[in-house]
Amino acid sequence: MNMNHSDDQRDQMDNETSDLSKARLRAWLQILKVSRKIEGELREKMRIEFGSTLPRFDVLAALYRERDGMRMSELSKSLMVSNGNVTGIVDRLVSEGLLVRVPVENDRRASIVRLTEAGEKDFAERALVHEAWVSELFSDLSARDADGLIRILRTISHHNEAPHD
Amino acid sequence: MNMNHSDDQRDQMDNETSDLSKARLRAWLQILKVSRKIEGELREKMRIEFGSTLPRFDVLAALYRERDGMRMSELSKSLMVSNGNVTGIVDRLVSEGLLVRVPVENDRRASIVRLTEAGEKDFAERALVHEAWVSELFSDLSARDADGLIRILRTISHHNEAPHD
DNA sequence: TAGAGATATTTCAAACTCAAAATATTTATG
DNA sequence: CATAAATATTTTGAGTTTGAAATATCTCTA
Repeated sequence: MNMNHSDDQRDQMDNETSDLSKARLRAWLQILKVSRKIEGELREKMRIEFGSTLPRFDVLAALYRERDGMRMSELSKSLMVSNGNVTGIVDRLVSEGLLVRVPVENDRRASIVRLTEAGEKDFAERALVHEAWVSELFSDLSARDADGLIRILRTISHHNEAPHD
Repeated sequence: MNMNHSDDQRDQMDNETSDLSKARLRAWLQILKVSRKIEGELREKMRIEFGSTLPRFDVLAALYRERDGMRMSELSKSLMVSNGNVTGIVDRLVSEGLLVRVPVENDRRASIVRLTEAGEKDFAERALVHEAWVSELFSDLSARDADGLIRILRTISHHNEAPHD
């Protein structure tokens, strides 16, 4: 049996399961905890202040960034939720008059979803309030820590990038 | 035009608020992105490998840490989900034979939920696999960054601790 | 001790979510 | 051109989630 350097593969693996992997698990549980807590706070504020929901806000936000509209598939990919999920939320937003579905030239399967004027106006106002809520909920987060947080989280999300495309 | 922003006191507050609050918003969106991505991966693995779901796993995990069982209200508080939500998940886990509801002495309103032997056994096995999945998904996260992440996230969750109690 | 208020849990309706199946349409292949 | 495969979306059924209302029980106080 061929054992080499002090940090050899076998020991490293064992340490990893007992130490590093536990640290990573703790990190994940902490991410989950914060994200649930913040989501809960924002959901409540959305409901009380806007009479709306987080998923609807997310859809509006995505479409506000893409003013020419997006296909349903682009929308669901960008929000990382299923296609069928987006269908229902868009349906409700359309019936509220905030979105429209526009047929796509040369492809009758697809449709583009876009903000209406009312949707644009509504979202523009709400986005500012939303940003203020988040800033308040994160008020103990310094600029330095915000950057550190983003950097670390990016290393995680890059590793889990969809392998295709 | 010769403007020096850092010397402009009137603008400083506005700039600071706007920059810092945007950084915090970006941090929040990144948390959301990672947590959705990881949750999606774990959900799929749970479904395929265990034929189960994330919420069920979360309930089992909470009860595995409290071997004497928890009240429904403690459970929902610990998982940060509504009471009614836990009822449904516990119902299913009871019907799968992994949990039991035990009446509470001197309080017929309440009941204690506990793992059955089967539930304990099942979870113990699955927890190891789950930890390995997380460690793999977080494999770009060094011990140092894991600690940094946890520290930063704790400052956020402490600020948003429930004010009551 | 009667009954008002508090507490623990469940039930309920609506919304969200997923994965898989169904539908409609387009593209590619023979 | 016919039609098989691919693509875009919706529908479906089951599960999760919420917030509010309902139910059951307990506690406190007059």
